[in-house]
Amino acid sequence: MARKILCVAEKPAIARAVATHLSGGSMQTRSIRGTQFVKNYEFDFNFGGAWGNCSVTMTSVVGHLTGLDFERQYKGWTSCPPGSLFEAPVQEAVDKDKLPIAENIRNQARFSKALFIWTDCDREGEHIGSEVRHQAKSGNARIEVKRAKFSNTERAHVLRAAREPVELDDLQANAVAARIELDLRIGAAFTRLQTLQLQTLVAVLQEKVISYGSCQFPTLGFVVDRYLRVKNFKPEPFWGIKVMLKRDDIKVNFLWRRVHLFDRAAVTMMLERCLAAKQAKVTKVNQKPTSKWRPLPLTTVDLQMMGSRFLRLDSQTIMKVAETLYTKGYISYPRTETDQFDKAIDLKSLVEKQLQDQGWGQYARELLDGKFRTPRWGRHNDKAHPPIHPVCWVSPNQLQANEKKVYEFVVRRFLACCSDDAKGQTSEVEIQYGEEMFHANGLIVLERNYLDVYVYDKWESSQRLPAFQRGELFEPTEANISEGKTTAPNYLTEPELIGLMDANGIGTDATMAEHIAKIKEREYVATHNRGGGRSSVQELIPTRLGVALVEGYDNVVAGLPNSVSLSKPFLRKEMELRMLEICAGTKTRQDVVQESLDMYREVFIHTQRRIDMLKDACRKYLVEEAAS
DNA sequence: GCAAGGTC
Repeated sequence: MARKILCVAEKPAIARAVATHLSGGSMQTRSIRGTQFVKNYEFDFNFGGAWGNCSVTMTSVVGHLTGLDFERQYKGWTSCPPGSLFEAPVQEAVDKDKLPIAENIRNQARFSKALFIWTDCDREGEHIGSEVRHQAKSGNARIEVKRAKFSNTERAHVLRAAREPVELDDLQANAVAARIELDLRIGAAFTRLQTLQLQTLVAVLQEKVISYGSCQFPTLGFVVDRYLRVKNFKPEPFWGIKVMLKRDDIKVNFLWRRVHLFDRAAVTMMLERCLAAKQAKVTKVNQKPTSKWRPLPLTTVDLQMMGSRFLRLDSQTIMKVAETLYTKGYISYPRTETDQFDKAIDLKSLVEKQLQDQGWGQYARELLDGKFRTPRWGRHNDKAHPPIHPVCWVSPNQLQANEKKVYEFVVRRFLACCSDDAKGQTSEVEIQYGEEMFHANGLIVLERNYLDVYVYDKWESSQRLPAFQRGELFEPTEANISEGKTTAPNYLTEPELIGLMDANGIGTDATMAEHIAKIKEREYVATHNRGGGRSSVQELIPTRLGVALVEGYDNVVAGLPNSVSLSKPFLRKEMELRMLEICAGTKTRQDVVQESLDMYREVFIHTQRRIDMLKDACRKYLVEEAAS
């Protein structure tokens, strides 16, 4: 009898895709009692080498199998002092709704010679793989464990992954295990402490959960930080010099190289020297080709940022809609950090699928008729998923309003990626007037290219500059002082917040939108509309509670050496660096858990000791300010 | 009633 091999993917969609490729399309699909999404696919496959021809069962989990929680006697909120959660015993258990999935793996392992793990090739994937291995081994202690290494589900790539398996990376799995334990202990300890302490303080906080999370709080911190900058902003006056020349009926405004200065007397003096010189001299005339680059292949973070900006949907809605489009098979997997299209993907055949569209079919035709360009190559690759792209065409009347918007964006972005940059010509004229330098710029757009399909980018010709000769002298039509003052920054918008989270390593592509939704749900922040109509933008403004928490924690650690406020991304970043050390093998999981717990425990102890500062801040904003 | 990370 042929040897049996069990393959397990991270999600049903990958199991199906891989099974389809390995089986060449002829496989048996079996459903599993107790679970809706997971299926077992049975087929034969020749793995080559030592394995040879095998009978295969390909199945999947649905993300993580297990969860970590405190032992029973620590679960009640008043069962123990919150601080003891830093040491309280924890246990890992298969989630209730995942029990049939775990059982399926144990059963299948029993008759299998080997387990091939097909989870995503990222850190969480290695951990999920270790959970799968644990189940398989408890069904069959002697099962041999291998890991398939793949970064997309293109056929040849999948076949190679099957024939050249590697080992599971326990270091990465350990790093995730450390993160899971830390998030649980720290989140629960601070959440219980602040909830129990603050609930009884003011009536509006009764019944409320005042959660703390290592991602939630820095996210809140960004919102409060911007809010305070807006609130404390003091406008400052400045002065500049503007020079205008009217030639060929065109008004040319020259901009000052110094832009502006905050000293009126100095600017006046500089202007007088210009006027005294009477004539300005053209020092440089430059015409050169320029281009506006087509966008990079689409990542999740970019989808959320661009989506909030142009589709007027918040990031969580965008992800929900994108997921629906993915499940229906219209677009590729929407959670990806990759902005490089693998060489093996047949992009032209994807363009071809869009030919029938009323809106952009004609544009797709032109790409196939010779205007197609290989997409730009970004700097990110998560080695698990390709950039987000349309998989097939769908008629707009089969989609709901939001689905239509997101699908259209994904398609236009994809076609833009496969297009040429927009081309133009800039002209620059530089003049010296007295001692000061000024310049004027003009732009002519010559070829719109990708702009024709990517309606979200704007690049337009400015007024044409009249002809200038290098070395020529002219007398400006006008030269005078301009006056202005610095303006306050705006409140944070969602795309800006996602950008900040991304830059500071807060959350992942899949969770950033959830963290933002969480701090809204907790009523730490609220959204307001700035402006009206089509140009209105959603702004994030902290509530009184949100400001109070950040100010309270900032006060708790103020003046203490080495203690960083929980509202800053610093502690989370530190944790991330330690996880990388586990992956590199320079630290163990136990070391990192202890070190990070020590770090957070110190803040915890300060918080307990100076809890009045947290309470004072809440009183200040929730009682006094609310009354005034 | 707590977290963040997978995925449906």
